[in-house]
Amino acid sequence: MPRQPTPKSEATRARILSAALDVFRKRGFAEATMREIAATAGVAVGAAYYYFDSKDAFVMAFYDHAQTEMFPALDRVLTESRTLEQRLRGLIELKFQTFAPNRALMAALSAHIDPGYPLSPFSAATAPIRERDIAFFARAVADSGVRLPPSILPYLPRLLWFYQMGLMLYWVYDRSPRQANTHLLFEKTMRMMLFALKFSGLPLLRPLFRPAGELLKALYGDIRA
Amino acid sequence: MPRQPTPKSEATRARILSAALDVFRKRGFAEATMREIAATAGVAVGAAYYYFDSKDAFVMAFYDHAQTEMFPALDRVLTESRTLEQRLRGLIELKFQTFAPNRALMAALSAHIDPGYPLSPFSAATAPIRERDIAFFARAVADSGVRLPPSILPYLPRLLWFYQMGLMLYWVYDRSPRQANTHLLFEKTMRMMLFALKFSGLPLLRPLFRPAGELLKALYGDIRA
DNA sequence: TTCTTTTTTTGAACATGTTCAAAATTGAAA
DNA sequence: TTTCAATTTTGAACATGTTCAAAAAAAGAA
Repeated sequence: MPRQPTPKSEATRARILSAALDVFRKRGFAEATMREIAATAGVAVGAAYYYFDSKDAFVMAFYDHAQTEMFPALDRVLTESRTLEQRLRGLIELKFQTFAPNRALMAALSAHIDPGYPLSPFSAATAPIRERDIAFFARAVADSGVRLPPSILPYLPRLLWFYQMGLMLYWVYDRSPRQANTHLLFEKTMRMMLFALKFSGLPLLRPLFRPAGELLKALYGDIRA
Repeated sequence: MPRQPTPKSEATRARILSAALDVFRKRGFAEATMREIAATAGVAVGAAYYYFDSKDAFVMAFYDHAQTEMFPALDRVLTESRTLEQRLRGLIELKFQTFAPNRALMAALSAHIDPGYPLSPFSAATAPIRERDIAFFARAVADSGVRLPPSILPYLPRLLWFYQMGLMLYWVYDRSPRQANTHLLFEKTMRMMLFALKFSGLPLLRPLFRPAGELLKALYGDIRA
């Protein structure tokens, strides 16, 4: 890998990544071979490995790139809406739209849940990407007027990120026409979540929120609001 | 594969499977090679493939075997307890105990969420195993006195199975000492779930259970109680 | 320009999951 | 017992992700 990327090497890298995505779209991730990718890019196999650590790394590079591209649009969603519902709908629908052309590719990423695997969305290696993403949900919560017990509120951004990951996971493998099932899942669970949030302050529901707060504290540590 | 398994071929198959599990435990699933497995079983690589379709198939065979072994104990749990809480605790804790010695191996199974992948817990190919498993949760629900809106009750066994799958997934990758985090997750979420079940009939909570019922009906079809 | 160091590129070699044609073995029929 | 088909076993060959020593190209220093 270059220490100080020159425009030339940057271009080669881009060409190889682009070739990889082409081949992935043409053959599917599993069926695509590194040899074909290299040939498409007009380069030797070794060159592909000079710029990318592994075949999986292409997917990560794609994800990283897509996330950066999405930044302005995500930002717009957040500034142009106020309620948590509007913001969540905006964020999540935007992601679906953005990834839609490469939906099948995302499956290659989702395939690794193991936090020990570097490319897993839960690994230490992907922490920067993850935290950057969670920050958007933190902004979605801020000033939105959500009321929640203080034992849970600080964890809400992370929980929402997790919720969205679950949706994406379902979406990636959703074979219903136009992924209608995913949208149904989104719609109904969103409704349920918003209802639950509305009544979260009710003393009656304390037996529900107390263990939740204890659990979050134990798993994620003590986060202040 | 033999049409009518003779005792001899059955023994060879068992020897190879046992060798595979040995090597998996010694090296971990990913690091274990088919060549070493075959060598350990005192057989050529081809023989391993004569009895097992793939390296992954060993894990499935192990799971299948373990599930069968567990049968009587699971049955005992169900007959010897009555409340849903006791039964769920019994079932799930028994599973953890049974799989504990091969916890790392289970990761190889959990790695495939793709329902299109034959060995996925959600694939068509594993439907028999899955349904057999869900049947236990159906028994856990029956006569337990759980009250739930009729739009949801029929789906409860499936939902509980899903809950347990989630727990297992977390458990498989849980690096906390003695998997303490998993047990905490189990404890707290169980408490929350039981509380939610208790008040599920309250008219106040209809906005929570109505969309849930609609969603389940759309995703899983109309199931009668 | 010429020499030296760094970056980039190459492609053969390697490891490993999987396949398959051929050989060996088994079991039953004659 | 001999013969023949089915079952089982073998191990070389194959495909593909990955590595790496060597070659080529580029960048700097003289």
